Amino acid sequence: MGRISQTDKALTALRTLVLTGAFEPGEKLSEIALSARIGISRTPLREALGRLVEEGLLERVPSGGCQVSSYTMQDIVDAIEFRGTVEGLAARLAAERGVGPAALTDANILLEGIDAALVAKGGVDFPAYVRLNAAFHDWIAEAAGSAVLSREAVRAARLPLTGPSAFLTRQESQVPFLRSLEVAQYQHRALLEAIEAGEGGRAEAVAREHARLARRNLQAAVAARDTMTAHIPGLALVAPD
Amino acid sequence: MGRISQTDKALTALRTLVLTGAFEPGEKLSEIALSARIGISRTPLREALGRLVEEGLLERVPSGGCQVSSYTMQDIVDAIEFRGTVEGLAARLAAERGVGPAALTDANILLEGIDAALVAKGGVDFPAYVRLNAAFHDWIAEAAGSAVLSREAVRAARLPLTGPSAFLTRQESQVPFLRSLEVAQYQHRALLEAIEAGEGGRAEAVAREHARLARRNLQAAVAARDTMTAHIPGLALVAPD
DNA sequence: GAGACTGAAATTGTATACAGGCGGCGGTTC
DNA sequence: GAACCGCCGCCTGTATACAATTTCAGTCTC
Repeated sequence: MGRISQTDKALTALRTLVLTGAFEPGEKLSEIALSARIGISRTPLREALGRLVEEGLLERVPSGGCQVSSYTMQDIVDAIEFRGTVEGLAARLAAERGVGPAALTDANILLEGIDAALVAKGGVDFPAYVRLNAAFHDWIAEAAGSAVLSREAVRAARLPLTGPSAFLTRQESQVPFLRSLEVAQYQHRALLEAIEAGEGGRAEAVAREHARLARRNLQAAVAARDTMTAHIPGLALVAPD
Repeated sequence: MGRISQTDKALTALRTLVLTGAFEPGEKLSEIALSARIGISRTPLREALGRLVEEGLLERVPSGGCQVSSYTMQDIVDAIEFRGTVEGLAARLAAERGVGPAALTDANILLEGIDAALVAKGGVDFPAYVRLNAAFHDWIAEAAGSAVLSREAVRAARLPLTGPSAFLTRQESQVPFLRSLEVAQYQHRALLEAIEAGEGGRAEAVAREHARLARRNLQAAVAARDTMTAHIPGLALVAPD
């Protein structure tokens, strides 16, 4: 069992294939064809398939085997609302229970980094923004100090098209999108402020509203579906209205 | 592949073993020993192990293999709060989006059944209560009409010691516990009322508070740990304070 | 012409055989 | 006497062979 297992290789390879739209939504996946395609034997491949079912990218078909999931816009909206709710819970509990000074310092450093990325010379430093944004959301997941909660928060952000970085790809040129980053960062600050002040209700409300920014980005992405599908992982799985 | 697969058999057998405390918390599980013990070969057994890891009953150990999870009281409290939050989201969306008359009728029938179970001759009809209570919680999960949400709500209730029926076993003799059933049923009614009236905020708040009843039951169960451990699945996995 | 039944092929689910680490135990050395 | 090194065994992860079921095609019947 090498440091990087065959199962992990199969998992990432398959996830990439599905998210980039290599298969039609609803398409049934043949295990042997897949194992040949990615060069991994069926056993770890089946393990990977099971994981992707748990992630929601695939569904088991009753007669056996798996097929690629298909989503409606409503599904994605619900998944985003779900993520916002879970992050809201984490934020509220963090505020109510208190967060150590070291963790607060970490969060402030992340937000300062995002500030810097927003005003970088030559426009927004997009890769840095994406990285730091993801890190801040991970911080929220951990902030309540609960293993159960951080686990579920991370999971909630992993549903397709749901994560905080889901739409932070290839929209660099969209001016309205860039402006929404300022709003997002304002909300980051408000969230941290509320947690620091022990304002659980505010922290929860801000976290929820923050997630709803993703909903706007989803609508924009779908509106420009033709040019976006190739660049936003998972968008190919969303059925047109 | 029979209608009931080996994997399913392994899954239920293993889950029962773990929940009834057949292993110590933190104990490492040997695949070959297990496969011999429950009479199922390693392949479907490994599949079952993976599912139980997803459920949170087991954890993967970095060097390979799985071990039984150990929980603190705080973990269980957090998991219950999480379930309440998710059910609260489902209830709020159900209220905001509206629920069809057929579904409302179903819910009313369930609640009338619970009423009947509470005043059955010869005391409370416990098995009926447990069954109907679980059904009502499933109804909540479905009420928002969102596949994503019902999926996550069911999952949230499946974390160990977290589900609405987790403590509805063998506490029949506890008088304070029986009285809490009346409170629970009041909350059921309030929840349905709120959903019917489109009162999203109230529906969410009631659902959250309702879940917190389980917290009280948890504390009671832990206080009487010695006599309860054998009867409440999963209690053996909770580390003493 | 449509539908149902039979057969075969393909595909999944299961079992087992194999290989590579990880841990434990004993030996050796300082 | 203790600590480090090396070997051996067990265990997990992986691959492949096998069996059972599903599905599809073809044909026969109504």
